[in-house]
Parts: sequence; C-alpha cells; structure tokens
Amino acid sequence: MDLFSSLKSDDPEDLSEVIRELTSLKELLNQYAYNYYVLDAPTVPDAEYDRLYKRLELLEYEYPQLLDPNSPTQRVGGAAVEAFESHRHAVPMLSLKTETNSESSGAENFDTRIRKELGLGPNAPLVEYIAELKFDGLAMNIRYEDGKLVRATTRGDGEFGEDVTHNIRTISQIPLELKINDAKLLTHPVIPRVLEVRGEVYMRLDDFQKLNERQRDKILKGAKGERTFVNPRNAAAGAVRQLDPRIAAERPLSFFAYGVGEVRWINDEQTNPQDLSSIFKTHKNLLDSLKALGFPVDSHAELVSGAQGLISYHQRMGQLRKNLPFDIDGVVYKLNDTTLQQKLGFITREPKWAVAHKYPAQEELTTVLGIEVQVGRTGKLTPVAKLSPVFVGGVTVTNATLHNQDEAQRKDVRVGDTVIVRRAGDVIPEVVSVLLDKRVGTPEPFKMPSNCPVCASLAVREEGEADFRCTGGLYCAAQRKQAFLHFAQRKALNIEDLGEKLVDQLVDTGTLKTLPDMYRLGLTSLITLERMAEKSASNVLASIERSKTTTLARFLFGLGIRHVGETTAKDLAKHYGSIDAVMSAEVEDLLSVKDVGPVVANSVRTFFDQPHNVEVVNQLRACGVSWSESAPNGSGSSNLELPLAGKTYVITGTLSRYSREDLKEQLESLGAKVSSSVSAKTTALIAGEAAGSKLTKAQELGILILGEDELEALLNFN
DNA sequence: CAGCCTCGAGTTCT
DNA sequence: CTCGAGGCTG
Repeated sequence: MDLFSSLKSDDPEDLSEVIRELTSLKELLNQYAYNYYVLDAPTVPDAEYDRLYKRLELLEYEYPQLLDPNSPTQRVGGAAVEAFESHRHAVPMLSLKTETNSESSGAENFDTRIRKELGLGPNAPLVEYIAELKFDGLAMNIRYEDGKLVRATTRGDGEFGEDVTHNIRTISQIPLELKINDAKLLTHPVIPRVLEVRGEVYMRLDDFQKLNERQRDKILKGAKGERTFVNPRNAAAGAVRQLDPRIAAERPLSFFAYGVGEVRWINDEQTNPQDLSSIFKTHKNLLDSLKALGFPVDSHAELVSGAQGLISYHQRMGQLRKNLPFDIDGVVYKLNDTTLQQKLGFITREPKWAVAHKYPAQEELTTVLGIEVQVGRTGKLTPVAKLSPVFVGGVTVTNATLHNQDEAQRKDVRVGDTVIVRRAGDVIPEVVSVLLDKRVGTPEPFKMPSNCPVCASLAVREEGEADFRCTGGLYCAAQRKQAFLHFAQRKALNIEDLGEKLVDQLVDTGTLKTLPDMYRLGLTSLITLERMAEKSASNVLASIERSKTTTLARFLFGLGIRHVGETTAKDLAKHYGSIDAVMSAEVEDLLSVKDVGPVVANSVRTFFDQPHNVEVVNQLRACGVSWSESAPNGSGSSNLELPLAGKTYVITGTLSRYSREDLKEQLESLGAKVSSSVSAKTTALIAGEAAGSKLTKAQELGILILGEDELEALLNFN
C-alpha cells in the first residue's frame, strides 16, 4: 500500500478508523522493539519496522490530537515521556462529519440531508444555519464550576482526554474566572453552576513566526533539545503538551470558543447534557453567551440561510483564508435552532446537525523521488525536486523548485526524504522543510553537477552569484530550445501553435538551428513529425507567417539578450527607433537610455559584437520579419498632455471584462505606466477577483484600490 | 552609500 | 507570484 497518498483524501475525520490503526501500529511496534532490543531476536526485517514506524509518525503528524506520550515515536533514548493524567469527558467530544467536496456540493449535500431529516418539502422556507471557521488547532474542553476554571482537557479520542490545565491557565485569552460582561447577551444572566466551554487552542501566524525565530536563535547559540516547528498547529500542540508550564507560557497561544460540553446553569438542574435547547434556543444564543462570559468568539461566525447562504460563506471565507492571521482548514455549518438539533440527534459519534466543509490542505507530506537539474534559457541550472504525487492546495503536485544549490543545501533536501510541501502564495509549490527524523539511512546531500546535464559543457558559478550556468550557450540543446520558445512567446513574436513539444522535436531533429530557420520551415518537414498532420502543420505555418509583421520592441525582446526584458526592449525601441541604431550604439550612448545602467548596456553591446547575432538579425529581416521603424526619440518623454501621464498602475487578480494585456495597452495609450509591483509610488491598484499579496500590500500602504467598475469610469472619462 | 523602486527570470498546473 | 539584482534617488 502507498504510505503517503491514502490519508486525508478518503475520510479525514473518521477518527475511530484512525484510532484503530494507531492502536494496532503501536502494539505491533512495541512488540517488535521488545523482540529486537530485549530478546535480541528480531521477528521482522528492519525495513518492515521502518515502514510501520513511518506510517505511525505520519498519522501522528496528521492527527496531533491523538498523539500518545507513550507512543514508540515519543521515546527519547528508550524512556517514554511522562504522561499526562487522563480524564473522562462528562459529555463526549464528538467529531464532525467532513465534506471535502469542492465548491457547492458539500454545502448542498448538507442542506439536502437536513431538509429531508426535518421533513421539509421543496416549498418550505429556508433553513437557518450558523457558519463558522474551522480553526486548525487543538480542540479543548475547559470546565468551570461556580465560575472558576477547574480543568482543561484535550479532545484525546473523544471519550478520554489529557489534563493540560497547567498550560491552558497560561493562555491570557482564557478567563480563569467567569465574569458577566454583557448580561443582555445571556439567556441566564447568572454565573452557571457548571459550564464546559469548548473551543480551539491555536497559534497565530505572526506568533508562530516569532516563536520559530526565537527557537532558531536558541539553536544557533547551542541550546540542546530545542527545535523549530513545521506549522502553527504542531507548535500549538507542542506548547499544550509541555510538562513545564513556564515553557508553555513562552509559546503564545490563542483561543476561540465555539461550543459547550456539560452545562448546568442552575444548581439543581439535571438536564440531558446533550440537549441544550432548554438553555440556549439557538447556536447564535450560545455563541453570544460565551462572548458575554468573556470568551473570545471569532467574528467571522455568521447566520446564513439555506444552501445558497452556506455556499456563499464557503466561497467568501475561501477567498479570505490567505489573509487571515491564523490557519483554518475549512468552515463548519451548524443548524442554528437547538430544538431542531435535538430532534436530529446523533449518528454513532457524530451530530447529524453539523458538518465540516474543508478546503484543500495547503500543506502535505510527501517523499522526494529524485532531484533533477533543469537548464533554463540563460543556461541557469535549477535543481527541481521530483515528488511522489500529492494533492495540495487543490492540485496534484509532482515538482517543486529548489531554486539553486545554496537553497537546496540550506533546506538539505535529499533523495528519499519525507518533506512538507506547500503551495506558497497562490500557485507555486514549495518544499517547506525536511522531516529529518524520518530520514532513512544517510542519502547523499545534493550537489550541483559540474557539467551541464544536457550538453555536458562545464557549469560555472560566477563570483558572487547564486546560480550555476551552463557555458554551452546555443551549443546546448536546452538553451537553444528555450531561445526558440522565448522568441515565439506571446510577448515577443507571438507565434501561436509553436509549443514546447514541437520545438523539442524540431531541435532534436536538427531542423531548427538558428532563429531564421523557423521562417524556412516547409510543410513537408513538419508532416514527418509526430502528432503533426497536414491540418496542424498548415496552422503552424500560418502562425509563423502572421508573426512576420511585428514591432521593434517585440523583436528586440524576442532576441533574448540578457537583462533585456519586455520593458527594457520597449525603452530601447523608443529611444533608437531602428534596429540598426540599436546594433551600432556604443556603451556610453546606451547608458543615456532611461533605466539602462552599465550591466544592461554592456550586455546589449556584447550581444551585437557577436557576428553570428548580427547575422541572425539580418537573416530574420531577409526572411520577411518587419516592423515600422520610427524616428529616434532620444530624450524619451513627450506625452505630458495625455490624460493619465505620470500615473502608475498595477494590475492584480483576474479581471472579467478585460484581458490584462489589453488593459495594459489601453492605459499606456493614455500615457499611464503599468508596473508589476506595488510601492509608495503607485497611483492605484486595479484589483480583480482573487487578488493576493499585492492587494494586501496596497492596503498596508494605503494605496487607492480600483475595482472593475471604477476602472471603467476611469477609462471612459478620459 | 543605503534603501527604495522596478524589472528580469524562473516556475507549476489545468 | 517571488526572488534577486540593476538602477536611481536622497
């Protein structure tokens, strides 16, 4: 069985299943270890022991609430860590059924089930729910008797938990004594005889970061037994399970209350502990009461109606997720009316009136199958970790860049390692860290090869540079391929239909050697290739033909001169007006171009000092590549009278009514500058759907943010 | 010379 | 989108 893929995806909250597996793993491992260490008579191969051990570690990582201090993984030098006192919950701490179905169906399933259970027909009114965030921390039961905190217990297996009162007392957000802050919010405006508050202990992201910085400092200073934490949840779990409350106190934890266990508001009441309807009419009442008694209640909890309300909440919080100061792994839907809750009751250990609707995990464990080295257009060698496929952040990830040798060595990723993978920012997978204690044996540390893996030319690292580069230049097939793809890309000559697969074949067969070869391609040479019949071949030729009419800026960019990107190419084109002027410009002259310094100037001059590059330009022109050349515009600025002159815009997110390129052109034609990063100089940020870090930054800097409607007004007005 | 503002380059998956 | 580094500005 595959050790790493089966988790989570199936039924993440079916804890009983997990507990069964944990128990049997622990029993087996203890038995094997006894045979091995005590009897000196191993009964299974080491590999089998390792396999079971890894599986146990993985489960414990995924379900830290089930971590048993007596687990074989917790032994330090053979002795088990001292246990916490176990306590039976007065009212079992239930788990929630989990919907992982994306988008709307999870919410719809739940609403449909509820309506059916309640016997509501299609014409009955919408059902009222409370939707809350599902915090990624540890569930806790905190018991108050006559208003005083007497015990705090972890969820454990739902029936028995561990007494961690000494640590919970150090969390300042949790009152040691109940106080009535706002009697109006209370259904019973007195201090209850018994109240068990349930909620989540978690660590805020900023606190988590600070903690890890402190831990790193300690380790650097040589402190023994200190470690950094892989994520806030594990850090919180570690803090809660500290034996020494002084250490727990240094680990800043936070708390949100969202439910109750045993409640006896008045001394003599012996109400059914699982029927709260006599005390709280609705779940909203319950939350308000907790707030009134001094507990932090998350402000994102909302009263919503029907499936649509749930769906909208799920979507809105999904957007908000990355900007929250803490981790969530989903949202929770609860039937608001407690009488109806009571009517629905429970199925085994799950309430039928509530469900968790998860988002795809942002972090997962997987193993490194290998480390490959890729060669980029400029010859840069990039190590890439090949991963055992893992579903994270909504997609299946198989590759993650390690950027360069230093980065790969700093993270110390090695073949066979178990690593944590995250989809950082919005898209790009990243190896967060290696779980060192899961490393098997001693695999070789990663080292950059001394020769290019594609063309075997020497790979060198320039003084003071982070990157190794293949010295093969265009002799190197990898660089040649990238050069063609760069030339053909949309922002350059825009040759549609000329993709990676095609270029691969054309370069490998030797059909494409230099850029002008593209304009000498014939139908016959194309049809011989794989997956290329007459129809597609003529499409390709038509695209190539179309690309011949272009602009100087696109052409310059397409040549792929180092340090000359889209913007610099535009600047050069504008300044010189013709390709001949650019080609013959001396370094001192190039320096007078806006935003061109010594590095860029030298790069341009050196490029055109190579006779073969001049030859390429001439041949391309001879092949019919053309653009309208304009008079040089040495000084640059001239459009001061344009309406948006001097303004700088940044575009982010997905726009529904414009393509980004079109919008950029429109704005530029009005005299504005469109930049890629937000700074104090930015006039306004144009934000579409799902805007990410740029929106956050603009908000921090207090920069004007325009939606699509406001943008429209701006464009029409001018 | 430091610090800010940009640009260039590389990267992943559907 | 992010990182690193080139170029400009105070």
